[in-house]
Amino acid sequence: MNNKEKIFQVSIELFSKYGFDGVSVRQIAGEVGIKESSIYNHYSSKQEILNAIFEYYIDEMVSDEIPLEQASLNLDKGFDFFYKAGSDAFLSKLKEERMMKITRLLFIESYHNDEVRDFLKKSIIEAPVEGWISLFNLMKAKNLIRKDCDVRQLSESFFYYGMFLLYEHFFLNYPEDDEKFLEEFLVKTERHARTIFDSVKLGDD
Amino acid sequence: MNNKEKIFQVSIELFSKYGFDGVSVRQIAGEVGIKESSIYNHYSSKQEILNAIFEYYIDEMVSDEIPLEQASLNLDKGFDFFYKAGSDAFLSKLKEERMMKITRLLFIESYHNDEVRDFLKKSIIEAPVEGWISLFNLMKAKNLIRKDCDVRQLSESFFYYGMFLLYEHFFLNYPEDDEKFLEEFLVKTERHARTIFDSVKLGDD
DNA sequence: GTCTATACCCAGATAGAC
DNA sequence: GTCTATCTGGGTATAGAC
Repeated sequence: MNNKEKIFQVSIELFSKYGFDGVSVRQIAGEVGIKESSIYNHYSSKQEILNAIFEYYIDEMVSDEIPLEQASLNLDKGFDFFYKAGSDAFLSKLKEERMMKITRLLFIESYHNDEVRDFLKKSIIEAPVEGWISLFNLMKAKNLIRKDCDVRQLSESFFYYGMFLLYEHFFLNYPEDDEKFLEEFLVKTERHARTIFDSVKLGDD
Repeated sequence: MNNKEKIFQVSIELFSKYGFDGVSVRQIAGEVGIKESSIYNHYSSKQEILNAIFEYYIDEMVSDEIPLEQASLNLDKGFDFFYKAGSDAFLSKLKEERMMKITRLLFIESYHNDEVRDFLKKSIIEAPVEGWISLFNLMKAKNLIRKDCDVRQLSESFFYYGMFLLYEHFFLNYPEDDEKFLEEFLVKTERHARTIFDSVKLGDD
């Protein structure tokens, strides 16, 4: 690993622990094992390091799209199968240690970084909600749920629960038991999905 | 308003906008109209100002308890009445402008202030969840909901939705339309409550 | 209680030798 | 590409006159 990569890696480590403002360039240089002036041969400023980290994160995450056709097929195999497939796709990316750390950073830095906040709002919140809206509409068409229910409310009711678990973990409990969190996350969101689904489902009751 | 009160008020204003680290003692002094050295006649350090703000907030908030007996009576008058009464109690304190600002501060500072984080976890999250657990147990006893449902999961499924709305507003959208947010918060959480309730209720269907 | 003046520290960043 | 040395500016906080 060359020094540029080391700087990148160490910065993820430190920023996710102490926040951007809580880490100095000297500290990063110290961990890497070079002098702080040498940092500037690789990145033009401290801010540039942060930008590079989030660019990396966004690149990794957006490659992780939800194909609606596939979801529709999964849905035909039953709710359990459908839900498991969907959450596995999302969690596979997240569970890499590096991605966990940047996710923490995303949460704690979003309030004073406009770009980061926009990414969080659009790609992590709005886009998935829209995806769920499509799916609930699909479920209406397949006569799996009641025709009269509000799909947007349903999507939010469903999705925001998991989002709060993420916030709670990354912001309030981090880094206690990342592994355990991911396991519990899966169990809890599945139970929650069932609760929501039960309130609108048609058929056997 | 004397200068100590001015310092207190101005600090709430600035900290909630820019975060604790984003505000200097010079800036506070400038807004108050005194020199920074004069601050130290009233507060021994910048940190002390923050502590005073959160002490004030906690005092105001804990006076706002949920009496289970009253909730039980409200429940007998129907779910709508019951829910409205409960959410009104919570929102009445929150909707004061000053409390809104400190709530924002609570959210953004909780990740690097142990005391604040503990308060958020215990008083804002855990205590209400326990309260809802008691209530759902009560609803079981009154035969309003199914005996076999998991009350903790139900409480979290119910409560975390609202918590995420709060996070979203205070952390990501603040301070856009505080008034509008509170209105929408009421509507959305009520619809959500109905969704959750529908999944477990007994009786007319 | 507020002021001027200043101490002291640490931050991000740059210049130029090697 | 890394170093030493240094600049510049901002931060919190204190001493002591008024």
